[in-house]
Amino acid sequence: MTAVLRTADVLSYLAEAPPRPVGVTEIAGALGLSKAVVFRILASLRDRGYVEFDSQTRRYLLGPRSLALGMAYLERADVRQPVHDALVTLSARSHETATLSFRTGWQRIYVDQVLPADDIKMVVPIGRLFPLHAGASSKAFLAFLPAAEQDRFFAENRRLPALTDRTVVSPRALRAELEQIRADGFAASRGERQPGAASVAAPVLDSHGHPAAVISVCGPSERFEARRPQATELLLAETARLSRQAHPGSPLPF
Amino acid sequence: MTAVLRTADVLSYLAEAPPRPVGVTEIAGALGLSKAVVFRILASLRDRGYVEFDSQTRRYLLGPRSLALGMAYLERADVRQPVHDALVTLSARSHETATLSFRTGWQRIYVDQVLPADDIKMVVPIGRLFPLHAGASSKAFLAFLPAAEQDRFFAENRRLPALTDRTVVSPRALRAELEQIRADGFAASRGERQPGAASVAAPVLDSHGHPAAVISVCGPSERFEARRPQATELLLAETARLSRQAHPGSPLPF
DNA sequence: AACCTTGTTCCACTGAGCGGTACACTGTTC
DNA sequence: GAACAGTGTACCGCTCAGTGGAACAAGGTT
Repeated sequence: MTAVLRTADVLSYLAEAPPRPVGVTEIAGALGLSKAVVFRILASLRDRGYVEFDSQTRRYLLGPRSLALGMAYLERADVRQPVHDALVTLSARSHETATLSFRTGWQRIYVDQVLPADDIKMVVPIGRLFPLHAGASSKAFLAFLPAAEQDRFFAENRRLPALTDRTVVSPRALRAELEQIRADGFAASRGERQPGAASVAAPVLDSHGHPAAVISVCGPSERFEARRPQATELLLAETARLSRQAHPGSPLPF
Repeated sequence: MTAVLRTADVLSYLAEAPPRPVGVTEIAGALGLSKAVVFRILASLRDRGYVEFDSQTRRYLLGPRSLALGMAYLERADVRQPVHDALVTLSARSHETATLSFRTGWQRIYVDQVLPADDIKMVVPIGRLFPLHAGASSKAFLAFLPAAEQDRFFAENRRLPALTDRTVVSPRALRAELEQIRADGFAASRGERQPGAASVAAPVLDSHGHPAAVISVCGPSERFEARRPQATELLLAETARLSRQAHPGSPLPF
């Protein structure tokens, strides 16, 4: 249904565009739709509270109903609860931050994190979308995708934007790295997504062997490097345990 | 646009229905749509990651993209930042929880809160929707709505569901109370929305004098009663200050 | 004051989406 | 274990909702 797809795209644009109000023309241009269509979609979404209207600037913003949607997602019984204990364990034993990510399309989203007691800690943005090529968690998803889907990723993302000066932007180099990650069973990175941050990440595999989620341990890169070997070991123990619990059919393997 | 409105309603149903997977038939029945329509809407939303599918039970759940939407709303520059300082002040001086709510339709949503240092504290659910008739924050919205809109509320909500055994369920009684609230400039409640909780709430008014947001101070009812007078005074000072900053046109008055 | 560029409205055409129906499937009940 | 009642899914011809191009109003900018 094109109308529904367009609606979803308008919402996504409002969400991903900087937290600044956006106009009809901008959205229409970005999504390749006519102004009239975008206007009508926004009017309807406004009616339902998903979108708000700044009558001053005549621009549109997300509305409070969007927040309700997000929090409802987090309250889904199966989303975080089963893994949260694993994150607590990982963070406690590694003295670093443990995170949980899911994939949507060619992006990834942080869904949960547990912070260490230490004064200096890394905090990741829950609910923010990141591309699938930068950082250990992203690469862990990509590396364990079925070969066909991995090919589709490279076909549809010929250019890999740099988030930092350490982001891998060469498809060739990334492909080589993914092969290594698959062989190792985990991904490592330093400052690819966020300057000064380092991490190890490994997937939780569902009953088909596809990555259902990725867990990472991450921290400030200087001190993390020393802890990396131990963190990796702890991480792999947990992801292996969770993958074994895989429950066929469910979107999540827990 | 009916398709967009229907899409919004399906999402809202998924969000407000308990955090349990729901089926096509249930949604179609609840929203008065044909199964085919709901099916197609869900298929499209699934394609964009707003909805997930549990192939085991053949039921639908919210997807991670919904979370991205919610967090993007919170990152809107103007949503919490300008009021957050006021909440910090209120919580620190009252030693209780200070909250911020917005309205969507005939519901209200917690958007921010600041907790006291005390071991025993009240915590409200950010991003959850509540009806406009139960609790001090809700009544503060209702009481300061323009008369015409208030009438529409009572016309469209002839039955007021009880959230607790102290919820005001009689429209007559509620109307009388709203008049009093309007005269006082603030609303008070005890256990109307949540057993054992008490609060005072007052609106922040925009340049038209309409309630743009509601701030409340709330806590465990036993200890809160003693602190209520002082909390009320502090609250009214802050809401008056914020209302004066009202900025015409913008959806928020800050 | 002329000029863009924005959001908004209009309108006749048309194909996307409608819903009634039929189907495949699963879990339950007798 | 067979009939059943429920589900989600697929089909298809009709029809009106939604389309997009163009015109309009209203600010902003030069």
